Amino acid sequence: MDRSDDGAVVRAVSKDVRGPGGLDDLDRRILEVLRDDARMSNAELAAAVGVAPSTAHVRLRSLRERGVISGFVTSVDQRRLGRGLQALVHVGLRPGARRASIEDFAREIRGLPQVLQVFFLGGVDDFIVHVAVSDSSALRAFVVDHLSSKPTVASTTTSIVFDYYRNGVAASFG
Amino acid sequence: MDRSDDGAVVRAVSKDVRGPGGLDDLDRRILEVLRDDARMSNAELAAAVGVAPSTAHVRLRSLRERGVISGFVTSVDQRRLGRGLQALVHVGLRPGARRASIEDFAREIRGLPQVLQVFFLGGVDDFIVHVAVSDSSALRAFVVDHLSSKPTVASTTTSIVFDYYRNGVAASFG
DNA sequence: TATGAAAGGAATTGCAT
DNA sequence: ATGCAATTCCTTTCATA
Repeated sequence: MDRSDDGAVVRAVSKDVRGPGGLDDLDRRILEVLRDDARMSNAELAAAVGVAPSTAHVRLRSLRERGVISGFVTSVDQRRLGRGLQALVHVGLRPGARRASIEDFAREIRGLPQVLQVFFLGGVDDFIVHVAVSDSSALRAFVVDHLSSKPTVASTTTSIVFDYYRNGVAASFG
Repeated sequence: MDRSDDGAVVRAVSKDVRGPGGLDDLDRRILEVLRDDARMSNAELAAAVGVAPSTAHVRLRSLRERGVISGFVTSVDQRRLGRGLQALVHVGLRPGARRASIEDFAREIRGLPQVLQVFFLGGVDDFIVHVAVSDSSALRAFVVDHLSSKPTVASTTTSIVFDYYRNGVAASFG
């Protein structure tokens, strides 16, 4: 007798509407608030999204456990680190480059302190490196020492970043 | 009688050596620890860098007040937001574009929810937009609706991001 | 699933070295 | 600049609706 035909079975509440990734409206509001203030206290977060602190706490933990939130990172003014010059370096790889050597190369680039981000584009033969360095001679040294001189690299094109704007932070692909 | 001439005035300690931006070694260690774990508690931070919690607290506040740390942001897995496709769109502007219209255009692009980052390159006539969208048709719609159709835009080139790695987060230019 | 209460822990401030 | 101590606030868990 599991029939639910009594006419009072309308359990679909508006707040239960889940969008992509199984996120409901409260989840999305939490992400929005935390996006640019990751160190906000749980109490503040709860007040900002209009729920009890215990509720915000459970939701936030769930977002982390599900991997929706991949981490909390600190935004640093690169100028204050002595890196007042940013650039995007477009790297073209040799057509015949072997997969293993490309991966070794990529790993090496990723580990360099000047490197902020690496975008691997359109297959395996092309990427863009976002770097922050002290000045133009350090930029040249970076490109020469770590890119142009590698056998895997066919070409590089360097563009100076004159202005930069960030809306959100994407997780590294895993 | 405030003289401190008792011969024990050698206060210069090696830890006081400051590098670029007036940061000493402890500041740099704090930034390193916090870079990928912005929500770490002050007590944990202090233990991680080997000082008392009060010291870590004072240093962290100073880093924020001086603008070395520009903020704490949350890294979100874009797939879980229904944005499983990322791309870099290279935008060439019309040579005759007026400064004001370029700025209006840039402001409009920055406000779009698909946009993660915008790099303004090599002057004022060229930039790269990092976007996260649901699929290839959404990507096409983004490029057509917000870029190609604008009078300021001369050309666009779209590259799909197959892999992405982030080492650090730079502050938006102010 | 959301909430409120209770206990334990942490942040923040002032003060002393 | 660092360490310590006291107050206040927050986090965390659990029972409840």
